[in-house]
Amino acid sequence: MRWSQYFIPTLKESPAEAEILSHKLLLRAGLVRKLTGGLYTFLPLGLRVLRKIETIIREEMNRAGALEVLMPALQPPEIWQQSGRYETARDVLYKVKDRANKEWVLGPTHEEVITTLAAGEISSYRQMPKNFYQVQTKFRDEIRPRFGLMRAKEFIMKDAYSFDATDEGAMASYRKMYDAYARIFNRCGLRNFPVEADTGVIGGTHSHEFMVTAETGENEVACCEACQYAANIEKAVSGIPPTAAREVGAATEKFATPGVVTIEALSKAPHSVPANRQVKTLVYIADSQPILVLIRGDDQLNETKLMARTGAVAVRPATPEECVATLGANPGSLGAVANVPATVRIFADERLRGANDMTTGANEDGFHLRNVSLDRDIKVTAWFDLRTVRAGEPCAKCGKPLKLRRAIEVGHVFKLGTKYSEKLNACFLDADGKSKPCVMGCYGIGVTRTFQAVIEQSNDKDGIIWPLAVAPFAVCITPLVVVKDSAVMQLAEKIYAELTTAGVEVILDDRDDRPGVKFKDADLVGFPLRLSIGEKSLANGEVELKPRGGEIAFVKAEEAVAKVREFLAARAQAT
RNA sequence: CGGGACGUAGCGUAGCUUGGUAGCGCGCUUGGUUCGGGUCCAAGAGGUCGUGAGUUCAAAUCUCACCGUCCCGACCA
Repeated sequence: MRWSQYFIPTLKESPAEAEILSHKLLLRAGLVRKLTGGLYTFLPLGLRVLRKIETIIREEMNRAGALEVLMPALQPPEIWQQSGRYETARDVLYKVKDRANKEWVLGPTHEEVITTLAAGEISSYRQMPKNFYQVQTKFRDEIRPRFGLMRAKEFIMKDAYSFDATDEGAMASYRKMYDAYARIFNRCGLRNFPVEADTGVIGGTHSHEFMVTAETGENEVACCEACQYAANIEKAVSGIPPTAAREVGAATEKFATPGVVTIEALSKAPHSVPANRQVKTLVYIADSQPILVLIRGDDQLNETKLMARTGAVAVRPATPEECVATLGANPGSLGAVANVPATVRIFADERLRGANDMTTGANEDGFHLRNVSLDRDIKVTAWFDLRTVRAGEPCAKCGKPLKLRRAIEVGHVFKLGTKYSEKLNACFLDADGKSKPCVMGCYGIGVTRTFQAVIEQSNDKDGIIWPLAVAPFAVCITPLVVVKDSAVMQLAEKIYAELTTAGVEVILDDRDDRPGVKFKDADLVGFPLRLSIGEKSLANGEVELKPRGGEIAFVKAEEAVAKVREFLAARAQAT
């Protein structure tokens, strides 16, 4: 490709809309342009990168035995009603109407479609296992599109769905995808790692997310440095000890705490009750029912865990009015010891199990209770792990301290079980002639997000540093004189032709611009190797090879093509 | 949806407090100049100052509403 014939609108300055580095570079390097919030056009150079990532994904999916299909993006709402997600996922569903005023939805994902397909086509255990995948544009009515391609209204996703006759089969399918994902992200040049994950509204029993380490990531992950334990903060647990038991005190005792409405205030004089001897009582509305959540005073509730453990589809903190209606007191004086209506369930964090000599609100504004013993004084409906892990806590597996890191989620694998196959009737006959629902798994990769994650992880002050496997062009030839028939240009053309013939993806910067401009652009765009040809070095019969981010090497002009191929082969080998 | 910031040429911005001719840099066009890390000189083109109402003799500037963008929270690949 000749640069002058191509379209690479680089920008000297970053558009004000871009906040994070990868977003700025995406725009500056001429890879994408924004149409409007959360909607982007891929320019020719960006599309080349996108195709490379897709190719890697396809190769690895095919290698893992998955079969490519292409499903409609436009879907009938009926199958969403059947799965129950017309309600539970309604916030992200784009809905459109046709001329007859019939409603359709734009697919945010395809469990309903693929399960409908399986219901019609898979009738015997002999047809399984099967894994279908596609690379397709998804639509999600995001509350807040953000960070360029990271969170968009429309994005490209690779989604795969496995169907198995047995649970063991489903686990094997899951494992295959897990392994394929690790290969895919490694080939893309990403520093990535899998973490245990919550299953969210998709549902299911077993789940891992593939994370890319990045300060700007939207996810927080707890990792053990010593063993392999890593989990999304929404799911992470630690081996922190339970609350120390003390001498069982007398009966609970009410005491006045006028104006004291926070854990911290109560921990100070004159009351001086340390936060770890307080019980924090939270009123939540779980699927429109009030519930109580008990957490130790120095811990933070993890709402994702609350949803997962209680099975609630939506939870939110109650308003002060709702607190008064439920317990007769305002936040700051709430407790679960007395005046809790029988219909209100009480969920307590494991760390409070057996705790005594605790202090909590008295359900009377301006009063607290001391000498509270959880077993004796509170009717706990169920004990769950509900707290949020903090950095430095001991790993539950090996006891070494946990670290908290930020990361970008680029892939997610789920073992779904039979949730969708039951609802959408995807059943088969097993060897005994019994009808059973297929055991499913689903596996997503955010392709466009992966694209940006590579940039986020691979750059320097001058621009992007593309890993060879996803670079838009492997080599940029930069002649410093573009006068036709000049020795420099003749050599550039010759090397360009030879590399092209050899199947190397090469771009020839034939623009009549000053060297500085061309160097800056090549660095910004981030081609893995630059081959510069100038009059000075050519006087010695040499040209320059400069790996992006590396040192210049001078090589004989006649050896240039061989050296380039050597470099690329070594680079390809290394990844 | 709640909280915050902002909207002036393709991009980055000044001007707004204190109302009166819309300015600069980059990019773009033309001519010249230069030619190993975003040359220099000259001449140009390009603006409903987000939209709509209002106040005023007069609004980019003051008021209100709406739209949009970005940041913080809930959603997720």
